[in-house]
Amino acid sequence: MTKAHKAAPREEIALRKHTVVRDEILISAARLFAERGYRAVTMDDIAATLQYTKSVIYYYFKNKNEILWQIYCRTFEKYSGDVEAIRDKNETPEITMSLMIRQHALNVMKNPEWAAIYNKEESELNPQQKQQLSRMKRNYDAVFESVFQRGVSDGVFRDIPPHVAVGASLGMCNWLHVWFNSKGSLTADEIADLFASMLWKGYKAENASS
Amino acid sequence: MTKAHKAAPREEIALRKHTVVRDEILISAARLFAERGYRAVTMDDIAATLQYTKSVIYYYFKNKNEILWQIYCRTFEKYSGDVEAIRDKNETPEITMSLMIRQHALNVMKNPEWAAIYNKEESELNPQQKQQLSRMKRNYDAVFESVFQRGVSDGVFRDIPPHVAVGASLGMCNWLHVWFNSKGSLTADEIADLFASMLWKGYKAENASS
DNA sequence: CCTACCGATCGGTAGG
DNA sequence: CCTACCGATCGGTAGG
Repeated sequence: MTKAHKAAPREEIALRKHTVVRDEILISAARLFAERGYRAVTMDDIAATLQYTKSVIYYYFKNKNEILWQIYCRTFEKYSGDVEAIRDKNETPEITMSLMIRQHALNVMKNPEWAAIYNKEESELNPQQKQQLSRMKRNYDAVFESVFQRGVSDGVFRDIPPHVAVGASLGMCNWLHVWFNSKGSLTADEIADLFASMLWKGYKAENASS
Repeated sequence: MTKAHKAAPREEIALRKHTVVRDEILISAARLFAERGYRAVTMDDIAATLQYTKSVIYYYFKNKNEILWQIYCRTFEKYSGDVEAIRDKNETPEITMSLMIRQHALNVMKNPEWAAIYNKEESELNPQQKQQLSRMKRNYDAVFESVFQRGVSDGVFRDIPPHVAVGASLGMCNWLHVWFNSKGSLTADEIADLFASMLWKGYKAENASS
């Protein structure tokens, strides 16, 4: 109703609506996929929860697979962007590692449904997508591993193979999608802090100063 | 060909064969479920890998769901039996907890496919099965939690809510089904030991003697 | 233990 | 001519 809105070109408004509807579909689909599993959800189910017809969904997404793949891509972009931002602050390995683990745990708890899909539905992707996902995962893990390796070199972390230390941490956090309860006695922040401190102790070298 | 075999009654032989074939089907089915996902595997697929026809599978199992449920039950029985045996040795909380985490990690690594199914396909169970599974999981977690709680009472573990401490440990171990590689540089035993020691440090109370 | 087939339901697409 | 959608139905495949 403001002039600014009136002035916006037709295409921009259309694009904005397109984005809004795509997001809406992704969120609804993710909820259903997390609850019933990807294969058990029909395009009609997705459409019905939004009171659309199936054809509307096909207007916004090429097919069912593209919906799933978008969930994977957006999840990866969020997680990856967050840990890279932390890495780029150039703090000590201990502080960087703590912040990254904290952030990963928070991301899982903030969106447990998307985390569940990310961890369960890999077999539904096509070969090219699987390959790309495994590259994405390798890159993500590498960010953690290089920080851990620096900590080992500095003598502040125990000399554990980095992929084992990182696999342990990410596993601990990823499992939160199963049991974290947003109405539980502890908040997401409190759990994230506990995890970071437990792992920090588990990583610490015997002779490192506390 | 020995007398002992000859002497076995017909029914016993039949029963033994029945058990062998059921096991064989479960193992094949589990491999396929883990690789492609339960819904993506057809009864024909399961039959084909064993060079049976689909009807043979239906002779040994009522339906596809019963195969999946058997995988759940057997997995639970193995895990549960192992940790209860450790609990019943009545060691200190620290030793008991270490042994239980070690055993859980080993069970995941010894059979990563069954662990993957156990953690991914819950949505394919029917309501009664889901309810029973959630009872089974609660019981399993309770064994760990009561040991942890004793450790807190004794002042050897930090005062963390037991379900958080246990969720962290089991998550760390369960995630092994994703990245553990039996041909990797570390053996399952070495990884299990590392996990137990990392968690033991993470649990330890500040003022506890080492 | 196999062949043949069912009831149903799926993802995806047609014309208007 | 393009966009956003609807009602109807396609070919193919699932468990049993």
